[in-house]
Amino acid sequence: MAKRLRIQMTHRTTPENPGPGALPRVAEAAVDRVRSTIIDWFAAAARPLPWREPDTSAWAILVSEIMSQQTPVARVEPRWREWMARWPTPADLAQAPTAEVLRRWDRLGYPRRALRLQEAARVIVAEHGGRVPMTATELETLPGIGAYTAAAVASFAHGERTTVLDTNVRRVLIRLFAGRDRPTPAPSRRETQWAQGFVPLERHREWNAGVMEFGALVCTARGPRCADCPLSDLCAWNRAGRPASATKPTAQKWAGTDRQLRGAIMDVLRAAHTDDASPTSVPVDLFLAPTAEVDLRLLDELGPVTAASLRRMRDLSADAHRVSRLVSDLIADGLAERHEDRLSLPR
DNA sequence: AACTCGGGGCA
DNA sequence: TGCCCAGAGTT
Repeated sequence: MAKRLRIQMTHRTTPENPGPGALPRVAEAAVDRVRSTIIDWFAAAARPLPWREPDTSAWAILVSEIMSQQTPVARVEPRWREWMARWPTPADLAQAPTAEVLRRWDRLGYPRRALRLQEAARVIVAEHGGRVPMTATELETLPGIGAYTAAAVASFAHGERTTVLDTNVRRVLIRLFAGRDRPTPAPSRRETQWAQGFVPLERHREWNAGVMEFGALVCTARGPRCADCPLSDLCAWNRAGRPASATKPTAQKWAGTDRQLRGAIMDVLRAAHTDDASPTSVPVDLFLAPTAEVDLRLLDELGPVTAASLRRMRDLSADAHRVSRLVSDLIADGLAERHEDRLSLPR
């Protein structure tokens, strides 16, 4: 009776006005079946990811979660192994040169994650005695750690009963109980409360990990394996004939944008230091400020500014004129005098 | 709520 | 080519 009451309280939608993001109340029997099915499925079908090994440290789990943000697990795994061997504790990463942190992030994407992860390591050392905080509330105060990552680390590393709500969990719950193809772009507070109603009092860690894994392997965004789904008879989306939702707006442009230039600058950084030698400074601001102007003066601090690196940036951009202007600024700022022999760009 | 932020693999 | 991937921070 207590559980029923709690779940009823988490539902604010009404049958009279469901709205586009309606989150229906779910019968307790269906909740129980989904919980046990997912938990049993996870025990049998979970991938053997290295950070799921029993003795994995909270720090290692935290790093795996940061690396996995918007990044396929298959690409994370080799990078995670390297990081754990090189920087096994928060203190190790806190002391590392930032340029090396960026370089060893390699091509995981969103390099600001690496910068914020090092900031988080320094906060952990300075304010938490070098130990990863235990609660989701504390974790969420760290740079780069939001609602999802805080809940995931607290659950997976510390066993706290949190509500882990990533894109996989959202898609599974929306399909099962709301009958829609995909969730809204960002979870609302109400959706978080709705999802909390599915987290069991016991085995909540297995639920959190399991429903996420279920979304990654069975209830996938494209090509869902409904034939292998143990919940297809219950699934509202499947029963409705798997209707397709409206498509999202087109993705951001790439060619000719500052974003492309930043990617090229990251290429320069990765290529400029092939040994363990580190430059004295790195363009941190460039990768943290969303609307920062590309400042090619920072190249002088990244390492050798070669004609090849500048030519690559120009070739990568669809807007050669824009790059040309930026290179002109670079020359006007005097860097040409220091790199005179290397700035002869071909026309 | 809407934008911004990498990079690669796949249908 | 467009979509998708264990999201977070800023405006």
